[in-house]
Amino acid sequence: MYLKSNFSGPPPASMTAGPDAYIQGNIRITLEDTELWKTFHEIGTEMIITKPGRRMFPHCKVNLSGLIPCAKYVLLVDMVPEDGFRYKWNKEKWEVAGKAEPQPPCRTYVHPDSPAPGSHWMKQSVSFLKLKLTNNTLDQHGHIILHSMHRYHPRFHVVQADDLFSVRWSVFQTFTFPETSFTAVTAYQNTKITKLKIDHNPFAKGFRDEGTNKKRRANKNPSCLEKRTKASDIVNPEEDSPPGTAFRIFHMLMAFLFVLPKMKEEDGIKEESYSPWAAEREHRVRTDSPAGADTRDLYSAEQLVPTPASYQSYRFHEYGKSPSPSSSIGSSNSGSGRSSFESRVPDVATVPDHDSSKPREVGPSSCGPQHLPGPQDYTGVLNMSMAQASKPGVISHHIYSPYSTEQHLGQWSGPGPSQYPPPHHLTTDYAAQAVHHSYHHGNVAEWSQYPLFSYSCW
DNA sequence: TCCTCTAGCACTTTTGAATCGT
DNA sequence: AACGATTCAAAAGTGCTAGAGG
Repeated sequence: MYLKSNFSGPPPASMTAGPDAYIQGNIRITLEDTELWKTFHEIGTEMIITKPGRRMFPHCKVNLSGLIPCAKYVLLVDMVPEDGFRYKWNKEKWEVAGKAEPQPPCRTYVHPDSPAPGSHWMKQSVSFLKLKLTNNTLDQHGHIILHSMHRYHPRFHVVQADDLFSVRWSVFQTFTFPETSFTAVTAYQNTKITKLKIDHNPFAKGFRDEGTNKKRRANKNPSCLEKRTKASDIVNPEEDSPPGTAFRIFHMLMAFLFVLPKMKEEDGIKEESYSPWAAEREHRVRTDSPAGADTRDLYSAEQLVPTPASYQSYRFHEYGKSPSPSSSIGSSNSGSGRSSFESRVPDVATVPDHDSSKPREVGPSSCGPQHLPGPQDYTGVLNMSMAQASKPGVISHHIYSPYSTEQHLGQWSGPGPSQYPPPHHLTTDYAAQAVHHSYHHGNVAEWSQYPLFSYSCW
């Protein structure tokens, strides 16, 4: 897993020391079903996207720890482009087919339980089963919109906030798991992926060889299979979350609360690396991608402190070489069999002053008779222009940087492909690592420029 | 012609209301 | 009347397939 924390804005006073230090620095997130994810990743995970929305499989499920039991948190997930390319399946492998299409409206899925006390999130694994993916740019259900034949990876955000409305001013930490990257498709391309999906997804039992689906089996025409396999070895499910009205409400509120910044469009896609997996591989080796046994270190947790000077240079390249404590943490977690990431407190000291006016309640003080969150009304997907960091530079986006330059939302900036290891060469070490980012929303002014959540149609 | 996408199909799992027994 | 267990139908989630469209 990859751990990283960024503070786009000035850190809350509480963060610099005292209780918050403890709070901020111990959040740990672990991916469940790591082995299954790895299995898919090694082949090249594909996720089906449909107009009505499709769930993911495997679906994202994580374990959290290090949260303040009585403090409330909001869990979010969004999809980040892996690079600036469009791919095509050719001769049993993925190849770059050109530049990526302009990124669709960026949306973020809010876990239905949000906001909920840390104790709630930690008592059991958190599943994002209902998260759905769609290729319908006009989707009104709040599903996460993706482009087919493009690569993405989910990003998890842990925000300490009493409610969704205060998310904007709260510290949020971001985690990513390299092995969860996938290619969005409308039909499975790799037959191996199809088989894996059928073998592991309960809903696809009917297609298993030993299954009872005699009819379909009987109808299977070898020639047809051949054909499909050749042109597109389709088969893979993905999913989405059920749209509720909650997320819409949240979206609307966000829309009113935040000014959607005019994202700058940069149409510069790195052309240097034009090759899906292969290209990435190269990049990774060159930058931070785990190309070898030490991939773990490369993905080790890191927290970026957004400072005018620091953000410019980005630190992604340091993942692989700087002996940051975070990396060591990541390594320590690697052996667990699950991908996990432990956040660390960023160099708060270097962060510019934050807006102290934003009241942050954390720690014992916030512990009162708290009731478990009932079914949350905020559930759903949010359009999010994640300004990961309020400040572009600060954002450690390099980690995710897919289309960064091209995205209108511009939230993802930074190195692209190099961030993640090629699916085919996933190593156990690297797989166990999570990338973590920690950000803090700066003052309102700053955030109005780089809103965490951007409103867009649903 | 190739590639991508879509709709409909059969199948499975999940969900929730209805029913029954204690 | 309240509660829990069971049943059953509808809804939702799967990959497969043929065909449409660029």
